[in-house]
This record gives sequence, structure tokens and C-alpha cells, in this order.
Amino acid sequence: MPLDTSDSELLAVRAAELYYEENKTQDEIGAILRITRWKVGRLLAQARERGIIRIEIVHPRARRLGLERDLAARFGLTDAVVVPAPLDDVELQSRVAEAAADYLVSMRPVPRLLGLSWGRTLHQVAESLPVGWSTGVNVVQLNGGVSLSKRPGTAAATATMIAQKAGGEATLLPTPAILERLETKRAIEGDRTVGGVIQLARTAHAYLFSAGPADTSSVHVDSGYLTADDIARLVERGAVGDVLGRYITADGEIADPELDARTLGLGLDELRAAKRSILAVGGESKHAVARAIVTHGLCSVLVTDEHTARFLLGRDIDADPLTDDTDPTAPREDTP
Amino acid sequence: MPLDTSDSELLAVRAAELYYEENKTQDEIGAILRITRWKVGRLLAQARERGIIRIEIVHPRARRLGLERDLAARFGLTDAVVVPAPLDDVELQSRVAEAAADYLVSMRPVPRLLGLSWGRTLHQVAESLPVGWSTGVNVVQLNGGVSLSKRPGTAAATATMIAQKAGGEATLLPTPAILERLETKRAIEGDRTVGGVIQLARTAHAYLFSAGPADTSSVHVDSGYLTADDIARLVERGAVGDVLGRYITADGEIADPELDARTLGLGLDELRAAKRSILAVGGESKHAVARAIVTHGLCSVLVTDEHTARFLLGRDIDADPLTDDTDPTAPREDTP
DNA sequence: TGGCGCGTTGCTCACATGAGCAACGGTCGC
DNA sequence: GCGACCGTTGCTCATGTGAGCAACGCGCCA
Repeated sequence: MPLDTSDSELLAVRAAELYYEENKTQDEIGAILRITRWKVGRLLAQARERGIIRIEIVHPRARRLGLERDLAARFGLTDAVVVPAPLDDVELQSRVAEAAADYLVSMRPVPRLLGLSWGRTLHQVAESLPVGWSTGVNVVQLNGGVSLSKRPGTAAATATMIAQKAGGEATLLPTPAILERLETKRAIEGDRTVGGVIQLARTAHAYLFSAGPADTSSVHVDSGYLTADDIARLVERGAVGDVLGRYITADGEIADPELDARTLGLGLDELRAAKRSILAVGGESKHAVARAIVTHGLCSVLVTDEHTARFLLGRDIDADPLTDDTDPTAPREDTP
Repeated sequence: MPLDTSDSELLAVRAAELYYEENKTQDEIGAILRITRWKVGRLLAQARERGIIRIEIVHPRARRLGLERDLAARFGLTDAVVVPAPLDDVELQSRVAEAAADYLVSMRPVPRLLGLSWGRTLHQVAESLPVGWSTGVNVVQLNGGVSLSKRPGTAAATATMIAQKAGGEATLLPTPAILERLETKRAIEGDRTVGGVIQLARTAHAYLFSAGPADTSSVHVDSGYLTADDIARLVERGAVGDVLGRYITADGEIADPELDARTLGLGLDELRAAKRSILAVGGESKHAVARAIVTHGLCSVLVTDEHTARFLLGRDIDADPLTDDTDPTAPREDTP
């Protein structure tokens, strides 16, 4: 039992109880504890510092502003959105998606043309967006997304849903994500319609995309573009995951240039050059690819979960959430 | 997704984050969220009401003032002390003991003579008391406590330790708790010394006692006064536990008058008549006996844990700790 | 169309609170 | 024993905040 602290600490606890649980004024507390109201104020300040008083915001849409600030500062992001991690992994995905949807809704200036990738996460974003989330926002797909096997058309559905809900038009890229032969890819690319879509994608005001892990749970394996063997080969080459269907290494480089050449859609450099590129990614399996993306400037806005955020910042699971330096030296833009 | 609430609720969450995590002023938050500062204040009030903002005092010596107030009101107690329940049961015991010690220290007017029972809990109370916790407080034992088997002398040690630490004298009752034969008990009681101690006990300014469950974990079984069979018989007669060595039923009556007649020490009626009788009891096994005591006026001050408190109030484990009606219609005495 | 009632909004004002400052008291080295 | 120093205390004052109130908009029904 720490004797030196117990004096003021116990008093601080009593003061905190009376202040926060009993809604008494500091003056009243002073009268009860027989100390001056200024001392009460100081005790409360101490209690807050020492973490005796824990204030938590319990809500599915809550965010972690401290982590957001840290992420933005560390990786030079325009913005970051961090949602508290729920226990459930499925819940986590949908919270990230919801947060991304919120971000889209409140984004200013409103992007007249939104470039869109596809995948599980983005489909959830589309579902989370309210009807009429904006007016006249058009959508263009950034990479091919005709599914070869299960769930045909989700890529197209995602894009059209987002556009529809904002009263806009969706321009689809109705091609495979990865072609078997380079010639085929070049030929399709050369097609005026397809070429036009990619050209249009380059003019988008904002990009919204996700990322996939380099493992067999990847949507590319699901869709039949890649086999488990292909993934294993990519991992050998250092791939950590994919962005717009392009597999990258931890260094942010293309893992397999040959494969990449057969991948249809916007290139990584074009993504990197974009002013507003929003990455929505959550879950432990995507930590590595998320790190590759943020450390190499492939996104300007990051929407993610608390665990991923801590991973990216180097302080893993633990780290007291209360020890967030509320130092206003790094003021950020408002993101209401 | 609740659409009607999301408007103000989401806004409230954002406001709460900025207010509690970022230490922004309501005015600043208003500027960020583009609402007036009054609306911010109202949103925060709403968030607090709805339990979106959870404020918790994380400290071993923390207390639950809301429950204390409720207990005092419900059972007509002079005072109540409720400590938050830790996961560990051993920890719980020592927290209750610590709280009882705190209560003793700050009790006003200082009792010049303190009547004392004995047991595991009270021994911990004695240990928790700081040296010099008061000046010149004498202690008198309330019931016999010579252990027949293990841990001889703890009863005496408890009393002397409490007295010593306050620079006072301890008057012991060096007799068995329960006698085998009624005649023996009467004979001992008739002894001038023993009779004098009991007489002295009747003049104590305050009583501090605990309670034991009516099961084989009872200190009476440990000490060899009762056998497991005895306990079983008592339970059959409706016993829920013991106070000052006397087993009582849920109705607050003596479970076995014959046994009780052989039990040495202060009687229950004398305890009930006392102005300041402090019961320190914690743990699930003692819920029943605690209820018997508080519902039948056998104590005027209750020191216990959160679970027991909720049990006594009828709202078991659950019950949102934030939904404590902070209605100041039942003002209580100060217990700094 | 015009009252009526209800919830919401922006305001005034009084009170609660935190920052900053001077005075105090205890401790240490000389 | 004496003065410098550091942490603590009680204060002033500016700012932050909540209660209470009038005005407003809105839906409802006559």
C-alpha cells in the first residue's frame, strides 16, 4: 500500500466520486472533505492525469481522435478516421465501412466524380450510405471486377449503389481484374470504351479504395483470378496485399511486374499522385498491406480500426488510451 | 440503423469526443460542428443521459455512492459504504475490510469504546488500520472467541491490534464462543470478570462486527465449535448465517434457541438497540445473512461490496451503474 | 386558413471553474 | 542560524457552462 500517495490520492478518489457520480459542485465537495474548492479542483485534475477517472464514449460510431491525429501527423495524411475496435471481427469490418460512408457524406468539397475500387469492404460502404447521401455524384470504377465465380456483379453493384444513392451515374469497367495473357489485356485496354473509362477514372476528384491481404482469403482467390499457388508465389516475392488488384510488397513496390502488367485499371503511381485517395481498411489480416500503403503515400485519407491504427503507429495492442497527448501543436482540419 | 436518432445521436457522439477526449470548449465544438454552443451543451447532456458517455472511477478505494444512498434509504441505515466489486473474491474481502477501516478512522464522534466481534473480515480490518488511526480508543470484545483448533488467538489479536494502533486498551473475553452445556455457559457468565466484560461491552459507543454464512466454510466449523452436521441442522431450521456467533434465520430470528442459549456474549437485542453498529460483510456466500441483518435492523451502518449491495436492493447483477437517480431528495451525512 | 400546442432554438444571466499569481512554510546547504 | 529554494496554499479574475425564458417553426385540427 503506497502510503505517501494515499493521502491525496484517496482524497482525490472521494472528490472524483462526489463530482462525477454525485454531480456535486467543487465548492460543496470542499465543504464535505473540509478542503478549499481550489484544492478540490487540483485533486480532480490530478485524478484525471493519473487515470483514476476514466471517461469513455460507448457508441458504435465513436472514434478515436487521438489516434487519428497521430496517424495524420506520422504519415502526412490529410485525414484519418479511427473507429474503436469491437470484439467481433465482422462487426469491425462494418464499423470501418460505416465510418468510411460517414466520411464520404461529409467530405468537402463534394467530389463530382468518385473513383471506386471494389471488394467486401467497399460493398459495405455502399450499403451503409444513406439514400440521397449527396446530390449528383458520379462514380467510375478504377479496376476490372467481373467476378469469375461466386457473387457475380458485386463490383458493379457497389459502384451503381453508391452512384444511385447520390442521384448520379456509375461508369463501370466491365472487364476482368487480371487477364491471363498480356496481349489480351493490351487489346482490351486499347478498346475505345474501356480506354475511355480508365481515362475518366484519371479525372476523378477522389478515390475510394480498400486493400486485400496476400493470403488465400483474398477476394482474388474467391473470384477465381488467382489460385492459392499464385498467392504463395506472390508472398515469396514479398507481397503483403493488393491495392486496386495490384500486389505490393512492404516497400510499396509491385511484387510481380509480370502479373501487374496483366492487371487492368488505374496504376499505383496515378493513385499516389491523387489529391484525395481514401483507404478504408480494417482487421488484423490487413495490417501489413495497410502499413505498406500509408508509409508509401498511396493514400491521403485512412479509415481504419483502432488496432490497425496502433499497429501502424508502432505501439501495438496495449498503450493506455488515456495517455493521449492532448498537445494542440498539430491542429487538424475539421471533419464534422 | 436507427435513422431518427442518428442525426442528433451521431452529433452527440462527435461532440462528446471533442469535449472529453480533445478537451475542446463547447464553443470550439460548436464552431467545428457548425452548431451553437448551447446545442453542444444540450447534446452533451443528452449523451450523458443516454449513457453514451461513461465515467468510471478506477481505484481500489473507490466507492459506489449511488448504491450507498439507496441502501441507506431503503433500510434506514445511518450510513452505508459500498466498494466496487473486483473480479477476485479475496481482493473483495480485503477491499471491504479496508473500507471498514476507513470508516472507523473517519467516524465522528470518535467512539471512546469500541465493541468488537471477531473473524476473518475483522482481522483484515485491524490489519488495514494505520498505526495511530485514532487516539485513546479502547476496545472490548463482544463474544467469546477462543479458537479450539487452528489459528489460536486471532480473535484476541484482532482486538488488541485495533486498540494498540489507536493507543488504547483491549478488554478481551477469553472464553469459548459456544459452550457444550448450558450450565457451563451460565457459570462462566456468572464469573465476575467475564460478566464485567459483557457489562462493559453493553456500554460501548459503537459496535463493529461481521457475519458468517451458514455453511461449512464458517469460522465456527474451522474453530471446532460446530461440526458440519451442526451446520446442516441449523440450515434445516432456516439459519442463513451468524452474527456475534448467533445463528439467525432470514426473518432475523434465532435459528436454534437451545444453541443460542449456550452462546456467550452480547445478545442480538442489545445489538439491535445500539445506536452505532457497523456491519462489515462482503461476498456472495454472505448475501443471505446480510439481508437478514439489514432488513431486521441489526446494524445501523453497512460496509459491503457492490454485488451484495445490489442483491440487497433487489436488483441483482445487472443494472446500469449509470442509471443512478441523482435526486438529492435524500441528503445524507458527510462521511469524508 | 387560422389558431393551438409542442418541441426546438438562441438568448441572458448567474454560477462554476481553471489559469495565473503572490504568499507561505518547510527543507536544505552554507 | 540564515537565506535560497521548491512545493503548496489561497486568492483574483477571466472564461466556460447550465438554468431558465421568450421566440420561433411546425404539425395538427377545426
